[in-house]
Parts: sequence; C-alpha cells; structure tokens
Amino acid sequence: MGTSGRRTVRDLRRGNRAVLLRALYFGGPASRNELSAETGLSAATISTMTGDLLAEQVIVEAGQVDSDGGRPRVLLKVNPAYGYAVGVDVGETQVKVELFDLDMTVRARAHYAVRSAKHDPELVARHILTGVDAVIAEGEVSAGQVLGVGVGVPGIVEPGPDALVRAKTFGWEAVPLGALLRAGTGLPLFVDNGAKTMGQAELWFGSGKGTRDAVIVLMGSGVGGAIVTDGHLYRGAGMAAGEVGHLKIIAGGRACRCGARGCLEAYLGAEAILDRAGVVADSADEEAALARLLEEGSPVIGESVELLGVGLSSLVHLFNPERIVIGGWAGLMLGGRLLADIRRATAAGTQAQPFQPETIVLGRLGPDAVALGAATLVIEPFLTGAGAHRSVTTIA
Amino acid sequence: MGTSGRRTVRDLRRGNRAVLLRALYFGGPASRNELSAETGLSAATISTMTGDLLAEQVIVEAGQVDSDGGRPRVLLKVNPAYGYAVGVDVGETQVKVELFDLDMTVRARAHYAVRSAKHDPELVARHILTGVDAVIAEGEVSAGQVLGVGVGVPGIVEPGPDALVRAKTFGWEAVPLGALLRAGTGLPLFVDNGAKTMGQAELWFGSGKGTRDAVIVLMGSGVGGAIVTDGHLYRGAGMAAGEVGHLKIIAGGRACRCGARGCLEAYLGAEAILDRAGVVADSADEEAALARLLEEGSPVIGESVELLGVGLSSLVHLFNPERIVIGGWAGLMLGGRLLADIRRATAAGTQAQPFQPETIVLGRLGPDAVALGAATLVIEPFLTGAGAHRSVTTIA
DNA sequence: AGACCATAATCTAAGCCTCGAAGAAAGTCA
DNA sequence: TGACTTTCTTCGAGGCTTAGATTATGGTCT
Repeated sequence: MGTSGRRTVRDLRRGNRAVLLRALYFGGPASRNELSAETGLSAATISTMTGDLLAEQVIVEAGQVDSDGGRPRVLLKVNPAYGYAVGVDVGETQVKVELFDLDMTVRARAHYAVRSAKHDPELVARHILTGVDAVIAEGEVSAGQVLGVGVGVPGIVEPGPDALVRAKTFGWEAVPLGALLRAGTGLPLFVDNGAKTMGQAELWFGSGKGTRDAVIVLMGSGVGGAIVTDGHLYRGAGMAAGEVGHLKIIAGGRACRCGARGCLEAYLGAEAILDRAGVVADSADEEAALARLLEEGSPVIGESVELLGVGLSSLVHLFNPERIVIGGWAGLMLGGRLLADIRRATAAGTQAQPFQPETIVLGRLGPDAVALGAATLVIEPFLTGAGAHRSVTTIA
Repeated sequence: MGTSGRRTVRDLRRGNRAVLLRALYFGGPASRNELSAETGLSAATISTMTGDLLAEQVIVEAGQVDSDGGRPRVLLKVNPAYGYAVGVDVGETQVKVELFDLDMTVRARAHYAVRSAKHDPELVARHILTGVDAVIAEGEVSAGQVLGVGVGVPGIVEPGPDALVRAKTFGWEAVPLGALLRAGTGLPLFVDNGAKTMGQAELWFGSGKGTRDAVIVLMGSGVGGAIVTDGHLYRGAGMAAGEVGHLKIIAGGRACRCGARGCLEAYLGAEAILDRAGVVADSADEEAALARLLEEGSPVIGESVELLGVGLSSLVHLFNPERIVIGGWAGLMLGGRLLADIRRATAAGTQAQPFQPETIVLGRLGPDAVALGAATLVIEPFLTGAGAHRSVTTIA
C-alpha cells in the first residue's frame, strides 16, 4: 500500500528543487559541482535550477574557492534573509517568542511570564500574538517575509485546523489554540508538542544530525520524546506518537498524572525523581534540588538510571534506532555524569546486536531548543516546497 | 533531512507505473476510468500505461461492466500467472514451502518436519532448497517465472547479503542463511523475521488492510510483532525494529529467554502463560493446555489480559496507531473470547484521545500466514519496480 | 430502423523536464 | 602570451503528462 508518487513532469522539477535546497540547507555552502555530485542531478540541471533560485533570491553566492588551476568554484548557500520563521515555546513559566532567519540565527526575542498554574488559553494566545508582532517589529522584517509561526506546546495536539491541545499540566482539555491564533494573524501556523519540536531541533542541528532512525528522549520536569523514522519526525495516525513519557515500565506501578500507572514519567521526570526521594521542591527549585540529589549520590538516582535503562531497552527493541539522544535539562544533568551507567543499564535489557552502547548520546542543544524546533516546523515545508511562496495555511 | 526524490523523467514513468500497478493489485479489477480517478493520473496516461502492461502480460482484461448508456468499461487486473512467489515458513516443528501466484493462491506446497531442538542450519537450508524445487515442479511453473523466494524465520535477521540470523529458540547465533541459500539457487532472496512477514500479510490481506499506521502483535508460543508506518513495514536501522516481545512491562520482572528481565514475552507467550500457571506442557500440547486454562477461567488468564493491556498501552503512546491487530494462535485464542477485556485493559493505560477501543481488532488470517507474508516480501519489489523484470538479487 | 445521446478509450499537439555533449568562462602555469 | 585545467552554461534530443479532439460502443427515443 502506501502510494506516494510524483505525478506530472513539473512535480519532478519541484521535487528535484527540494532535493537541491535541502542539500544546500543542511550541507552548508557548496559549489554547483558539489551539488551535482551530492544530489545525483546532472550539472546542466543544477545550473538551470540554481539560476532560478538565484533569480528568486532563495539562494545567494557565498564566495569562491579556487581549484588547482581551473575556473574557481562559486559557492552557493541559502539566503538567510530570504525569509524568517517565528518559533514559540509555550512553557510552564513563560511564553517565549523568537524570530529566526533561515540560518536559524535569532533576530529578535520576546518573553512573557505566565504565573504557574494559571494558563488561561486566551491569555497565552494573546501573549503569542503580541510576541509575534513584537519580534517582527524588532527584527525589522516585513510581515510578508515571515514564512510562518511554529508553536511548541505541552501535551498532545490533535490534527486539524483548530489544533486542539490537551495538556494536563495546564489543565487544557481541548483548547483550540490554532483557532485562537488564526483569529489574530494570517501567517501560516504550525502547532505541535514541544518535545517533538525540540526533538526535531536535535535531529536537524544537534546530536541527531544525519540519522534516519532515531529516538529522542527529553527529561525535564516530566518526560517527553520524539521518534524519527526515515529521516522524519513520526507522528502516527493522530499526531500523538512518540509519547515516551507514557511508556509503561512497571505494570501496576506508581500512579502517573495521566491517570494510568507505571508510566516512565511517574518515575523519571525531575518531579517524579524528587518525589520518590521524598524531597519537596516547587518547580523553580527543581533544578537545584536534583543537582543536590546527584551530589549526595542518593540511591534514588541509581534507581532512576536503572529504570531509564529499562525504558530505553524497550525503545531499542521497538525502533531499532541508529541513535538515541537524551536531552532536556534533567536528562542532560543525569546523562552528563552517568552516561556510562545509562548505557550499561540499557544494554542489560537488550540483546547484543540491535544495540551498541554508543548509540546513546547526549543532546547538544541545551534545554532551550523548543522555540528553535518550533521554527523548524516552518522551515520544513519551505524546504519541501522549495520556496514555492506562502502556500495554504496549514497545521503540521 | 531524508532526501528521496525522483530524478529523471523516466523515473517518473516508473513511479507512476508502480502507482498504477499497486492500485490494480490492491484495488481488485478496475476499469481504466476508475484507475484514472484513483491514481490521479490522466486518462491518456492510464491508457498508454495499461497498453504497455497488457503487451507485457503483466495485466490482463477481466470482463466488462456496462455503464448507463455508454461504452462499457473494460476491467483490468493483474495477471495472476505473470509471475510466482515462493514463501517459506521456518517454524519450530517444520519447514513449510509454498508457491503462490500473484493472486496469492497457493499453487503447490511442500512440508518438511524438523525434530524440535535440532535445527541444524544446513539441514534447514537443504529443506528450503529442496522445497523450492519441489513446488516449482509441482506447480508446473518455469523457474524463469518465479520472482523470488521469501523466507520467514524466528529471531532477528541482520541486513546484508548473508542475512545473518540470530534465533535463540533454534540456538542460531549468526547463521548466514542468505549465503547458504544463495549457494543453491539463483532466485532473488528475501529473508526476514517471521512475525514481520505475518504482520505484512495481515497488513496486505487481513485486518490491517488499508491502514497506514498500525501495530501487529502476534502471540504464539512466544510474542512477536510488526510495526507499520506510512503504509510500510518499519524495520529500523538494522531490520530489528518491532520486537514487541521484548518490550518491558515490569522492570526487574521475570527472566526472559533473551537474557533480560520483564519482557512481554516473559509473561505472555503461550509458553510463559502456561509456565506462570504452573502447567507443564511440551510444545505440541501447548494449544490444548492453553485452551484448558481459558476454559477453567484461571486467574492467570485475567492477569495476562491486564499485562497485555499494559503492553498495548505503551504501544499506543509510542506509535499512535490507527489500528492494532492481535494475531498468532495464542493471540487469537485469547482475543477471541476476551477482546473486550483487552480493550478495557488497554484503555486503562492510555489517555482517551489517542486511543479508541475499536482500534484493537483480531487478525483475520489465522496462524499460518507466515509463508504468505514471506511471499509478499517478493511481491513488494515487483510492485515497486512495476514488473521491471528480475532485478538484482537482494535481501530485503 | 434510424437518429441521437452518453460514456469509455485513444490519438494528437503542446509544454515541461533532465540529460549528454559541446562550448564558453575564468583561472593557473610555464 | 599560449596551453591547460576545471567550472559552469547552452543547446538539441528524447521522454513524460496533459488537455482537448476523435473514435469506439453501447443504450434510448421516436
């Protein structure tokens, strides 16, 4: 099953343009010659296509490289100023809005504090909309140059134009964030789970770079994740795949805030770890408290590593990934000191040949990559459409 | 990342031919007109392509349908006798070799008993090779018409021309089954895990038909599975993905024969269920013994359902499937009576909106579909290549 | 029966696309 | 300055799909 397939001869062009643009985006500056080798397209085709893209200003020249006694190669790269993407991170304590150029350099930021436990959807939407206007103004960019707005939220996002968000942590049951935002902006909109956006950031620019099959596990206060299959974020039938936090590790075990029992998140977010250690800490102090636990060598930490290993071994058998990236602030804290133990604990739960310990690595982007990842939601269709301007407004 | 992309204008034709052939293969007989609507290709293109395919005998006419006062539609279908596929099921007690035409009708069979616990690789290979020759002879098919041989084996298959098989149940450490078979036949060869082949059979012809995102869980003596993403079997980086049997459900729980603890298979194959119930039964009696347990209403059965629900809820959160198919003889036996309980137990471990109870269904093909599925490994490249004859011998 | 209509399939001309080969551009080296 | 090397562009050829016109094949109405 699974009919994909190009249709007409013009789709061919579009597809090849996308291949070219991706090579240029991820492969940095390159000459036409190198592009021909990388993409498999003939030099002639590359030439006409780069001609078009240059004329449209999607790409620009980026210097020369002389070769041994021949015509020097002209380097090409994606024009960072061709378009801009807004990335939004809707977090527990604040709404962060950032404007990126195509190089993913931040051109402007706006942060809005949100009082914990008071995540009024309308307020959040207003913060986002205000923020979008603010960064566009501050970045001195015309609205026409903005390719879209990507939003990373906690919880599960239902596909569809309304982008219904269900986030227990916020008490959001079925908040139509997409509809709320669309009422205030005409920009293309992409809403997805924050862990997934962060995962895509690691995939594109971090430790996942270059892999086709990867699992990204993110531990902060809770546990989230992202699954990469065939080089793309896997979302499943209803955008809810990859919820690593609700992988069960102990049938009938600790109660999770999701209502079920034995979830990874019932043991392994910073919140759960502190709770298991009997430490009381509000969300602002979690980081310090967890650091202290690590310092003390609390037995709860050792236990946590073992449980993480159990979860990861499940993931290895299900996904057989080429790489497993551990990220999120708590994940980086744990993994920074105990990576070897995590690898060993995972190996104990897996047969030898689908798993190599080196498969597990730490994330490289730090815990603030949610907005960056949200911006990649905007870039993705830009690359696929190869700069076919501002298509229909869609929800990823 | 993930560059796929057609390249030349002839690839376009090949791709569209594949789309057409798939539509015809899975959509049964259809007129050119219907094909045009289904594939999105213009009537003219369909016309020339069906012309080619008819000339090559890949497809044939299949009657007419008169329409409301117009020229009657000529129905087309894949020519079942265009080519044949051999499917092999290497099981615990026997090696089954079957010859299928493109309609997946069995044209010949050959079975070879294997004494339990004595799975000499060379002997198995010899059985397979003998069987292939036997079914080709019995089916009265010329070897040139055979598109390939698909083999389903227990354990994990490593990609590569040797197709190294690791199967603890057989005591196979790294058996180069591909190499052994290639020494005896020149036919294209495809080796994969038997649960995966069975899963693909359910996907193509059984309860998974038409789904793009599915999980297939197979319970026999042990537990296996297959994952479907975007309409295709997902194999991961090293063909080892989808090993549902080694999903962990209880950290530090019962020892599994794989060496780890807490695997689903340590609780849920027929073998494990009987063991947990304290019943001693050798593999020939397992079926009767399990049936008795069910009849008696043993508490172990109720427990098993709960544990299965835990495992399935993990799978729901990780894959967000459109459908979950339960198969294998033990799975069908349990599910036949207790499907409602399984659904309830799964729902208890999942949030409401990624999961609908009706997602879980029983397999439709019965427990003997391994060989059928193995044959689909041969059909798949035939459909993709759209009958571009006998390409290079590959391992799937 | 014959004129007319409806639907299916094929034919034809036009517009794109990618490729290979040949030519132009832009340097180095002696 | 001229030979050489390497990169990039231009051009003709061969293919592809499409829209629209044309042919095929039956029913329906008078």
